[in-house]
Amino acid sequence: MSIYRTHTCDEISLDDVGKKVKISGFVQTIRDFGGLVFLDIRDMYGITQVVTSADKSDVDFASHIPVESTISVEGIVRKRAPETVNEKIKTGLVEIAIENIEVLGKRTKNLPFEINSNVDVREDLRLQYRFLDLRNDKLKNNIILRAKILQYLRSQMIEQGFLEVQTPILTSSSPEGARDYLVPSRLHPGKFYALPQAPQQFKQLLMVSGIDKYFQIAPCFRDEDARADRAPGEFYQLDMEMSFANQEDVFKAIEPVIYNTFTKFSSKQVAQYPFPCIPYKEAILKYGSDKPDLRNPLIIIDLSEFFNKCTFKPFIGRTVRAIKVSGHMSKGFHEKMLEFATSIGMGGLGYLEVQEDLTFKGPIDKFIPNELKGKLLSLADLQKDDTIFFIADNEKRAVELSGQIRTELGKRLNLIDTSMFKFCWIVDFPMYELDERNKIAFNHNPFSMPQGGMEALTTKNPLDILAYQYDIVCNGIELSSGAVRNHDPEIMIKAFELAGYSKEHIEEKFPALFNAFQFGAPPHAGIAPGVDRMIMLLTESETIRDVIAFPMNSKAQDLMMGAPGNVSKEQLRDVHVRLDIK
RNA sequence: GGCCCGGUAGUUCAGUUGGUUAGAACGCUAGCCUGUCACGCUAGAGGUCGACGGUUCGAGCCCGUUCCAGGUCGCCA
Repeated sequence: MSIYRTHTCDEISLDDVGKKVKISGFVQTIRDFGGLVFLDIRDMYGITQVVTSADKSDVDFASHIPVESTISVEGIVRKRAPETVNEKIKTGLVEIAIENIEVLGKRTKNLPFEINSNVDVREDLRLQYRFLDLRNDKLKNNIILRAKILQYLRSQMIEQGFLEVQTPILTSSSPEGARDYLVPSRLHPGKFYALPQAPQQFKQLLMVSGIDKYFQIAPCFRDEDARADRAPGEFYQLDMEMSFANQEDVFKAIEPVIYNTFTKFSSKQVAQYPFPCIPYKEAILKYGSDKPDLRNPLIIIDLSEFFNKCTFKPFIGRTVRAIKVSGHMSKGFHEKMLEFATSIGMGGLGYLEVQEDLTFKGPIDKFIPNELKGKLLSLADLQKDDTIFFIADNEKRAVELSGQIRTELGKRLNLIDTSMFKFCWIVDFPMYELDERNKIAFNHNPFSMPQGGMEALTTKNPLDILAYQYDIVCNGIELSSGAVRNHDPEIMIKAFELAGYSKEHIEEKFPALFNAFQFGAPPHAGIAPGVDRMIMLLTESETIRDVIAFPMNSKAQDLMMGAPGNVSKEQLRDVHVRLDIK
């Protein structure tokens, strides 16, 4: 096969007994018996055991090779005696009797941590020695799976007639959204390129160009802080856009891709297909979130009106949300929940337990007038032995807090079915919201098409206008946002006007797009599911770093390469940059 | 930037109310061992207890400051 090997470490079998073979790989373990030495040789594909002769010099040499060095071994394949078979490895029926052994790459430095051990090593150390961590099966398998998923996503898109187009990495700064990564220009002093936060404008321009169906596994760059499920700096999206298409067309195109991928690469079940659509408003009420984990069966209900008629002062005039749980919990459970509630800034966590005779027991029972108790039972659909928790605050906070309490209850009561992927579309996002100064602002993406078009913009209360804007959510993780884009310059001007921006503002900030739309643009829509997050879900990884070959740490540093790093004075001078650091 | 958790041997961790020379496992080094496969056995090396300051007769432990790392909120159209 090559001068280094005739077989890889997973290939040798009983068929090869008696043959002379050569393998190369890493020395995983050395078992020295004095009279002979066993070595496990590992490559990307598997493990093969090799054995020395009883010759003292062979034994001495083999037993002193530093583990994790790379070596090549030439020898004769031998069948193992039945009592010495290793069932844990594919090649466990055979071994190689060493005739020649050569160290190809000696490990001369001490290992910073043990390879292939089950101990969880500090992550910053693993990141610094990522090339060693990648020798571990778990991480290596994630990267292999990632490659397969990327290939599968790509082939499915191509099969549907999407054209893969690469868009620039060095582009202009976009004024909306996240912070940009900037690249100073050498030829144009004082000017900067920006790395794209997403190929958003380019893909829309491709639609204007008549590229009917575009896709790209696109690198995106955002200078924002990391999360467990959000890599800092850079990440990848399965970016797609289609012309002469509406919301349903996008769903029809991308849903099978997601469904097939999650079915093919996981043993978990996808709960429902096609995915259910939940209007934004409903999601906010029932789940306290626009990215609900539908594996959690708990539902939030609104009891604001009811509590206005009761005498519990902290609830009167407030938005009151409630979550019903079946069963009564221990005192310790309620204490832990109260502790959690306090930690997220709640004053308390009221609850009621429904007794055998359908009366209530709990801290706020005495504030509910007797004649209203039956009404509460029916409003919340309470049965005996149920417990109902209450969350009260202003509307916005009540939504957030009830969502967090719902999640916490689901976790603590073990209600989440981890054998499932539960997807949903969140649709009908509001076009506008009030910002912190109580002014009308875009809720999401200013380029989304308002539902009802120009008529809605001119006749409706802006806060009541919905957008053709949708998210796809899986198990409480937002995979993607997408939208039907606003391709009509007139409607765009009006939409920006409502948010307090002039036509000149659009022309100045988005010159290419606005200009292009005046040359006949097809209606178009798209979406861009996060590839890293998909792989994270499929590999059941705790952090997004576990599905990226060379990730940065949470502070956006590459500890292995030392990025970001210093550059020379000459380099700075070339790009006309002078440092001014306090 | 706020909050939470953590930092003790190469690694993962334990360390009592503040009290002699800071421990374990794995790894490492040396030796013994011909059938192991996480081999076994014996011996050994290995520590600025993140850093600085304070309280104390005495600090790994208490207090303050700070650095590092992870999570989370802000942020991510």
